[in-house]
Amino acid sequence: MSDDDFLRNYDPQAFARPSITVDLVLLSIRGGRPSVLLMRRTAPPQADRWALPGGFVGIDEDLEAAAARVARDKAGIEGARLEQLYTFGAVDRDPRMRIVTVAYLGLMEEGAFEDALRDTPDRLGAVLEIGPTGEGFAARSPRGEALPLAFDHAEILAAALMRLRGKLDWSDVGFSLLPERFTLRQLQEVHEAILGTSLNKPAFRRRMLDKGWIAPTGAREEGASFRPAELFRFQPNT
Amino acid sequence: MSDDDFLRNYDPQAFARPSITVDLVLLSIRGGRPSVLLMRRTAPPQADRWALPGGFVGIDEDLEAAAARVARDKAGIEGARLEQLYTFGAVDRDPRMRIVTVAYLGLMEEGAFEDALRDTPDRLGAVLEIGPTGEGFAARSPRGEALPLAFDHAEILAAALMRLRGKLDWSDVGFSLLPERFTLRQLQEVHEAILGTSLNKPAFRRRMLDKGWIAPTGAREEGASFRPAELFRFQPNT
DNA sequence: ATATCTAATACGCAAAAAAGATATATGTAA
DNA sequence: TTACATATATCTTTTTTGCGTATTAGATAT
Repeated sequence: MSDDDFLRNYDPQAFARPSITVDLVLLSIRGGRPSVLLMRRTAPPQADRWALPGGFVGIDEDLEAAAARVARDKAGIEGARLEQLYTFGAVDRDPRMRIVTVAYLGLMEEGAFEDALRDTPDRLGAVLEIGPTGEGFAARSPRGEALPLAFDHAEILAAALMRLRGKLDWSDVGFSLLPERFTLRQLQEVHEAILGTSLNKPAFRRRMLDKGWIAPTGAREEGASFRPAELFRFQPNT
Repeated sequence: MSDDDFLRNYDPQAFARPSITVDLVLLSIRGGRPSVLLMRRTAPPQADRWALPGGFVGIDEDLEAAAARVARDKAGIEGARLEQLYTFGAVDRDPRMRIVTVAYLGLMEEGAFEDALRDTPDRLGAVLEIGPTGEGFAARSPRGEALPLAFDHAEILAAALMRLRGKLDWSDVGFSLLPERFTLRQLQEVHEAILGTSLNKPAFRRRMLDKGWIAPTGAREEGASFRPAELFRFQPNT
């Protein structure tokens, strides 16, 4: 930065500055479909529209810490894998004032997601619908009603799903959506839900094993009325 | 956002808020090596260290607009392909005050890059050195001296190069580093410079043609004392 | 003109990887 | 014990990749 920037800094009131928030896309796979946590807005602007959980970044708070705090306090979710997604800063994205928001993507397994929704009528697990090429984006309630989204949150959601798809087959994001031990079928269902396509079973199995990401535990799933599948666990790449 | 956020907003002075800047990784391939534009800091803190061109985001300015403005006014570069990279917001990343910076990656061809460096002793085209797996990162002057980087700008540069590598073979970023018309050899040199490896020529040629991204122009390069290569141009995917 | 040089382009082939379909094995429950 | 559903293994086909080699085209010098 040059000198004028430097001087500018010593009078914090001299220039109006945008506010900074974090907004969270907390996502899981429920019943084979990608679901995100949305909160109903109860006050204007955009009352009754659905919004991502968000909050202001404290002056002494790292971005990741703010994201974790919002996940915990507003969404009731702890221990999700949080990853920075994109920063949205259009001048008119919020009608009240200039707000730049850093969006984070948080992945968790179905159980943790359901826990956060229990007994909280203003939180909702919205099903994300989106075609294989990215067109036709929509958020729907579990009962199928289209949910109107607040601000630019539809854009954020679309970015999140695209990111997830892009990283799916070369990173370990898929495992963040499953419990510690899982079957290959569960893993394939997660991949199919994210990609919106069906996959060939033997090929999928081979690819996963060849990547060296999963290790057999020896245990098997329980409660099946047919041959139970072996349980695997994630093993970070050697 | 919930009610308390909403109320909070109507008193802009009530809460201290971070400043927002944009920092630019302006990158090109010069002489077969990735080069970024750095500026020497002339005032404290971190005087004499080298920094990415950056600037504050105006209260009525989109992030992309701020990035384009900084590219033009501070770096002397117009028309680069600018793409958001990542947002860095560690509390102590700047010793003066809390600054959250949105980093942008700007790609341009060699000629535009050289123009920006002409007759400006405080701007420098630093060679980025980095091994194929990402270790051993360093910025060096064209004469080979290691350049001490200001703030967390080494981290930003590393992120930029990683992004570039990741997108190289499935997006069109490679073409942003070349003039409108280019030979296959030039395209291969760009890829090799970014990846830090050498590539097989026939296979590279086949892949590029199969992707349907490049179209022959019929024209040929000039000034060669041997058979001139055909000039191709980028053709967005059908 | 013609020979010669250099690098672009085309070709061929083997190795490897991926995909797809089919067959077999295995544990549960009637 | 038999039917059943799904996990797992095997085999074949197709596609992709790597790499060496031959051919072609333009520029330059003789």
